[in-house]
Amino acid sequence: MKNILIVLLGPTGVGKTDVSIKTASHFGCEIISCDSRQFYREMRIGTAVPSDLQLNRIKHHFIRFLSVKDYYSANLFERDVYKLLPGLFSRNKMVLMSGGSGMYIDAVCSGIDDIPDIDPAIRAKYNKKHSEEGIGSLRMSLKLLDPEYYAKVDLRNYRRIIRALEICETTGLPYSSFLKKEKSIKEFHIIKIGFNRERNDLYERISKRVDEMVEQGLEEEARQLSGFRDLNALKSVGYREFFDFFDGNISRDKAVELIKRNSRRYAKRQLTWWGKDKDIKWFHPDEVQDIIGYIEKEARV
RNA sequence: GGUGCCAUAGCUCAGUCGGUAGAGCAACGGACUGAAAAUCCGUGUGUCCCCGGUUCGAUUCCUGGUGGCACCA
Repeated sequence: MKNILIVLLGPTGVGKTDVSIKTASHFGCEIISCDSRQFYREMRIGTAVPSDLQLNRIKHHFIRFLSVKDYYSANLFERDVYKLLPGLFSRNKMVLMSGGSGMYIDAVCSGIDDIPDIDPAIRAKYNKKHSEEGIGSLRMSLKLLDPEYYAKVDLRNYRRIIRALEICETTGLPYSSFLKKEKSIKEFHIIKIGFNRERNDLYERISKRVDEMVEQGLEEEARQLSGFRDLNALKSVGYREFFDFFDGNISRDKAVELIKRNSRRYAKRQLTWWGKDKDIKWFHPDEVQDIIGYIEKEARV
């Protein structure tokens, strides 16, 4: 039998953690977490990392292994996962990856093109240019350096433009020349399972979970991280809203309300990301037996 | 019980001197290859409370209901 990577994915609050642990204990496998904010050890409450009890029951990887000050990316995640997998497969033919970060999941499952690393100073330079001269200036540079990408990129999205520009500048080649979309050949089989539930149900769960986070001390966690608010990791739902409250821009109740709303919007964006992925087999998180049955059936192929 | 005011989108409300309606918030849909819980784009979703009347035509005017609010009892 070929090695198998079971991928469990779904929007925030759908109930992934529970099913993942049930599924992993059924197959006796370890879990690779794929939630880009659960990577940071300083952010525990606001990112809903599994409880100590859950973490003790099943071995988890990539949970709270970085500091918010560390640079990390989908590329690095792919590399780290590939480093880890042989060891995991030597213990069990099945490994389970669970999470909600679509791009990170895709980086592992579909691969990501090999593009040189960039100097952070270059990104800083373009960010400065953006805030001082506006997006028009970035567009003009891109049109010159990479007309092909200019023609297809969302010209109102400064992040995309800056990403392309920093690659152009670092390599001296157009960004588009790196985008080969070659699917890497995996020496393991992937079974993708998605979780969803009725929208109202999902939103009620999100709302309840935010209330629980607040009870557990999210405000205090955010206060301790307030000094790092400019770091990308802290531009996350649950933290940025509290920073606004600390600054006196909004009330505490309003902050909590916005955390709920922004979580809903995040869930929607996640679902949009997966909407086009035909490999995903969708389940309700309560259908644990069906999920296990589906995995067993697929594993024989 | 009486009088007055109100009833329009999921919510708060605007509006139509009679030609089936629009703001904010919420919501919905989408894009996205190294910052992705980020970043960006698009979309009014409606028995205008109900039954009648006047009218070519009523969400709008009129009668009567129903519900809500206020005041008087």
